[in-house]
Amino acid sequence: MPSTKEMLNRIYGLLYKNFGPQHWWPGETPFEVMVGAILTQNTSWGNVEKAISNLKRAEVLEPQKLLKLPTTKLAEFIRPAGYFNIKTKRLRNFLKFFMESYDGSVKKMEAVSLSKLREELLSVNGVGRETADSILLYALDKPIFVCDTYTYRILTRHNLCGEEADYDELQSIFMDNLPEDVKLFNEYHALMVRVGKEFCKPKPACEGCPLKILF
DNA sequence: GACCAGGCACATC
DNA sequence: GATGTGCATGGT
Repeated sequence: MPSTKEMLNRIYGLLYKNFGPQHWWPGETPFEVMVGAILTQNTSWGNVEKAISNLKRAEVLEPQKLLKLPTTKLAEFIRPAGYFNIKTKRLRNFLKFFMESYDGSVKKMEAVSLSKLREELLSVNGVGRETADSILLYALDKPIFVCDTYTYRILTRHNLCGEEADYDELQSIFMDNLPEDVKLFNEYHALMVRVGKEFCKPKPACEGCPLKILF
C-alpha cells in the first residue's frame, strides 16, 4: 500500500500528463479573481463568466465602482451566477472589507501574512474557507491549498480520507504531504477541477477517468 | 423534467 | 456539535 505522499505524487503526475498546465485562475487581474471566487460558490464557472462579462461590459469591475452601484443594479449584473440576492450581499461585504482595510489595494493585501489575512477573510460574512483560500492562493500567491467538492470526491474515491472528512482534514492531507509551493498548489487544485468537471460526477462515479489508481 | 454546478450561513434540535 | 435547509441560474 503506497503512502499518502506517494499517492498524491502519482495523482499529480497522471493529471499533469493527461491535461497539462491549466494556467489558473481564469481571470485577468487579482481583483477579478476575488470577485470570481465569491460568485462561483456552488455554481458552474460558465455562469460566473457571464456575470463577470456583464460587469466588464458595464465597466464597473473595480472595487469603488462596484460599491457605488445600487444593490438592484449589482444584482442584475451578477444574476447569471445564480443566488444573485445573497451573492450581492456577500460581494458587498467583501468589497467593504477590501476598501476599509486595504484601500482596495492588492499590493497592501499581499504585504500581510497568510495567517492574518485568512483570519480576516473568514470574518467577512459570505467568505468561507474555500473562498478565502482561493483568494489567498490565486489572487495573492499565498501558499495555501484550496479544497472543494472535486477534491473531496478524488480523495474519498482513492481511499485517502473517509467520507466524513471535512474541509480542514482535506486541506491537511495535501499540506502535510506536499512541499509548500505556490506553483504546485495552484496547478494541483486546477488539475483536480479539470478532471473533476469531466469525470468526478456523483453518478456515474469515475467512469472513464484517467486516474485509475485504486478504483 | 431531473440533475448538477469550483459554498456558505443560519435555524433548529 | 451535528444535521437540515434556503439560496437560483443555466447547461446537459
